[in-house]
Amino acid sequence: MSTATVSRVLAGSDLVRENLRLRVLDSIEALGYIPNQIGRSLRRQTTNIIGLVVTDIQNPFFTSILRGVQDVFQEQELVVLTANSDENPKKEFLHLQILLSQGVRGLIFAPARLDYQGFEHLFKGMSVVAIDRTPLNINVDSVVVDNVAGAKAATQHLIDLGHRRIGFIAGISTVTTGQDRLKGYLEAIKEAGLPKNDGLIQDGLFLQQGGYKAMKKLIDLKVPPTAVVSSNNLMSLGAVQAIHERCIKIPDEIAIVGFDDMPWASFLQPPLTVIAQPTYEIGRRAALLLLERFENPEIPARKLVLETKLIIRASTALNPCVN
Amino acid sequence: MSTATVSRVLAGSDLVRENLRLRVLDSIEALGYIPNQIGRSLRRQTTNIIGLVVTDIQNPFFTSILRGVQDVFQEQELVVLTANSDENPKKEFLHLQILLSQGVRGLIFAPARLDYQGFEHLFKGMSVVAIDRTPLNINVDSVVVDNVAGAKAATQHLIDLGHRRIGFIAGISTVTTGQDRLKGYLEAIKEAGLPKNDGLIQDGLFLQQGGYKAMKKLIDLKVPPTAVVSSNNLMSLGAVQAIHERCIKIPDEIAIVGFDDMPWASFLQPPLTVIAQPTYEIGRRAALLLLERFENPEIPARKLVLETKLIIRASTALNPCVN
DNA sequence: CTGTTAGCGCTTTCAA
DNA sequence: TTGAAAGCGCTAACAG
Repeated sequence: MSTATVSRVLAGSDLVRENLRLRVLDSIEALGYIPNQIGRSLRRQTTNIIGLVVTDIQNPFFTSILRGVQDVFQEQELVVLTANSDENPKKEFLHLQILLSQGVRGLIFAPARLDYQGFEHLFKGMSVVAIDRTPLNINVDSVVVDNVAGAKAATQHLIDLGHRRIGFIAGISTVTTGQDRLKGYLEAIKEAGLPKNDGLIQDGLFLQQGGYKAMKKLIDLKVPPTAVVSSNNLMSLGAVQAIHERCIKIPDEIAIVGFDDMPWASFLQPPLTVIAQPTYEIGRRAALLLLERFENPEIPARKLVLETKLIIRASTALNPCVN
Repeated sequence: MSTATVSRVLAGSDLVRENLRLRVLDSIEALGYIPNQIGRSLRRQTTNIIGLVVTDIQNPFFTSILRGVQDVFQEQELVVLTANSDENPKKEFLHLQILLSQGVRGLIFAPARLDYQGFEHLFKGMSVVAIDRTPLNINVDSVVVDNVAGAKAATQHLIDLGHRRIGFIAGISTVTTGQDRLKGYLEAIKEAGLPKNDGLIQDGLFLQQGGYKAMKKLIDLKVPPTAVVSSNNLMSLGAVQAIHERCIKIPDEIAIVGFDDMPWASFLQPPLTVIAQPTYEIGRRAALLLLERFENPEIPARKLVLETKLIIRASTALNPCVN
């Protein structure tokens, strides 16, 4: 039999007579033949690989997104090639180039930079979905959450509990999540008629160590805040660490709301009140958007904005186990 | 100029005259040319992709390993294609096939099954390193930790603190980690002259929900244990969850030691005593082993056994913040 | 229905 | 020192 016939059988073509088809299948079985995707890709001028670039694969936020992405693509026999940019625009560019040279079918990425002017040609002809952050000056689909509303809700929750001095641990100011969450905080402060106080805003760079240092600075203020909003999960952990080190009581002496839930947020000391993001759903929707774009490359770029949710736990309320 | 010349320039061949070389480089720059890895791979009959199959990409144990793997390969311009087996041998087989058909240069995987008899031909001619667990009946390199010693040390620690009724939350009995950790527990029990009590051993399947259920069963025993060893990190979280729900005090009413550390283990309620595994190092060493095998495919299979470390925190000691 | 053939982009002889 | 040409494994167009 010819290679063409084998190819047809594997493609499920109905142009092959049944008994030959079976003979082909038998041989495949007997020889343990696995089709070479490289030859196929070269011929078809496309692969079954989806590129995914995240800024921190160790952050459960992104692993949960990854899971959502994989669950969708697995059914489509597409595999996911993951790369880490570590929030470094240069590293991101390198990884994008590598993935593109692998001939990825499509690309999902969490932008490590704000502005992609001059990068248009890099993405030329490629199906791309941005997640978590909105990239400027490239025309791609995106899936994000309403970060302004989320941070505002976090801050408002503390205001509702009677707090008047509320600290904020900011993320990276050069990406939209960092900017929008700060904006949400400021809006809530302003609407409540509280004065803006720059000393109450400390940078944490979206890192645990950053959150730790920022929290220390807040604690060491002449008049420390009675409550804090931390604008991502790793910084929340760092903040809690700093608070524990000083043996300060949460929420009695200081209350804290984190941005982004974690599977173990309930087991932290104390269980953490958070703004939860629909992480799995972000990944799933991004993957679906990509699949739609494969079908119809010409549709205009879409932007999906998902909602966040305030989950109140003991870090801003009484612990039910305490009597 | 010919494609051959371009290829030579990119390969750094010194057979190209300097001024032509510069002209090639200029054109590459001007056209934004990125070499097509697919054509290259087809010609070279190998890729620059490393396959990595883990059993749970959401478990920080594996993301830390992944980071170790990536850090090594990044310098070698090798990319990592990650797949999830979800502890499912069938899914594992599928993913191995997919990765192999992508023409991966080498393979690192955490075995989802115990015995790989009959799989020899699948790995034929492929450089493979097993991590975390030791696969039976295939001759591949592996990097594991001393699970028996680790579980024994965990149990011994509790015995040293005076505990006589020590529960054990077991993992999956069909992989070596599950078996060895149980073995270590039993050895410690035996050496201390404590009776073996099957009711004190509950299965948790390496899942958070499993740890939760197992812990509930232990709590509900007529005579509950005064201490528990949980044989992986997710089950530890589940166990802590179950304990909290009953408002039982750790470590006063029940002490707990987990297997495998987590970046946030110190911030849990209470901070968790654990047997830490050198996760990053497991990934790094596995990657290095693979690189060595690329260089020298004929060397006999090596098995690296790394050490675990007991980290004592408040779940088996007094909390320093309590007076 | 099935086989023959061209060519995807690259690297590596071989020839000049 | 450079170019021409073959061929990696596959699929799709074409021929039979």
